[in-house]
Amino acid sequence: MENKKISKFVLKRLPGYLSYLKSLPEDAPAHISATTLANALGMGQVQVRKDLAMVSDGGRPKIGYLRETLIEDIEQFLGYDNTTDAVLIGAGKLGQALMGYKGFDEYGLNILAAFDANPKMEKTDEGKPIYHVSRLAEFCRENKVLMGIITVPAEHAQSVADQLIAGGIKAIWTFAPTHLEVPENILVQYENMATSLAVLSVHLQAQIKEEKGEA
Amino acid sequence: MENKKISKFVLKRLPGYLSYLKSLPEDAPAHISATTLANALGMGQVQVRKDLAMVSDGGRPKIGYLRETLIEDIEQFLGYDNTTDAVLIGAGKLGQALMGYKGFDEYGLNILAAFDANPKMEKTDEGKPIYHVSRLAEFCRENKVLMGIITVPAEHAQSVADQLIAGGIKAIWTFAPTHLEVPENILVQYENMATSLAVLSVHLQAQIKEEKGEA
DNA sequence: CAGGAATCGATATGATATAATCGATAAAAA
DNA sequence: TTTTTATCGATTATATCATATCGATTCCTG
Repeated sequence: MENKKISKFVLKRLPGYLSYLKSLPEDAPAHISATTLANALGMGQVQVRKDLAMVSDGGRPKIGYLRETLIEDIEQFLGYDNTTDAVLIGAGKLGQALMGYKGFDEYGLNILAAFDANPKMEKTDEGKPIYHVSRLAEFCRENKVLMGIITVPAEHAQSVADQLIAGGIKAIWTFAPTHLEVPENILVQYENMATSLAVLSVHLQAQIKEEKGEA
Repeated sequence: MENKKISKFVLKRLPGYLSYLKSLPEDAPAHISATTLANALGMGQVQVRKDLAMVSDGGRPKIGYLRETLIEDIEQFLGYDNTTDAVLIGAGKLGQALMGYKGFDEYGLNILAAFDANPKMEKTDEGKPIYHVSRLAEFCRENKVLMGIITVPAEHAQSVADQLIAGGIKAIWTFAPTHLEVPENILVQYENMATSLAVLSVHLQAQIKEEKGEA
């Protein structure tokens, strides 16, 4: 296991390995090889091996990696073992869907509360409180929250981001399709579904054109 | 405007340019330079120029690009001008949130119907029908649907994908955190929120460690 | 106990994406 | 009209990521 900076590409592949490893049945072999993993996930053997070398130190020739240890190593590396608190802003449909997603526990993410400019109820279906955005920065400071999840319309995203930063937040996960202006030490992770749609749309266009051309 | 194959990286940036251009007020200057765009979106000038060169042919020195034309060019390139029909499988919270998202119109995406293994209602809040999954392949064939959106739990995703492909689908957008085995000509676009979370989580860990180290 | 097979880790090569440079061009200013 | 300046587009260089190759290691088989 090395300890230099890891690329985002590797980082984004790690959850894939993890979830596959966890999905294996109890009675599966205790060891698994990079080759097996690669085939299962449709990727190259070398890449898998290199990725795993970043987080683990336990690959043995002819044997592979000990599954249990590998899971622990990845989880520890990703910080899934100690939870981070977060707040969510924008209690619309998407926001509610995220609040209701139980899988976040597994990733060490704990959404403390939701905020909205126009709260329609006091609590979410899961019993998490919904506050007015005016209390956002204050709440973050008081609860030492480090992560904010933005699910408000694009035009309000920057303002929310500013308030989050004022509240001492260090990382932002935004679903609003707009660029956010933030200080250098704040990480913004954009979750823009339009990007995926673009890829799909262009692919479909090409497919259709191809079919017509051959007909 | 060139006409060779475009990289996914470029493709994923195009929606960003588009939405920014569209967000500009009516009375803004008719032309915009790559430099201005780059600054607004926090990226490099050269990259913006190169990206735009893929879809447009109208950059003029000292002036920039004509905004209106540029918007048209990008939209046409991304296929947002002619709608693609899609089906969604998995009418849970996430599925419902997607069904209710009106922005898809802008991207030329039209979700015809939802499917579920255990439909709890006949229609979504928006009035789109919800059918039983058993009718999935048949529906796709009859309506010549080319795109499927998967929002079912990971363990059922492969089975749904198989049925979609049997129904003649060409592109899959999946929110299930699992690898899908599909024929070569089918495009699968993974929307895995765990990947973003991994990036955020690691960043936060590093931040915390740094603070402690300096304290 | 020797030989073969599978696997790892490291190194080298190749591909792709990003960034830097520079001449060309057109508008605005002198 | 000439000069200056902003901008584009093409070319080149750099950085990053992915893939291929190879020796080393360890288990299994005969």
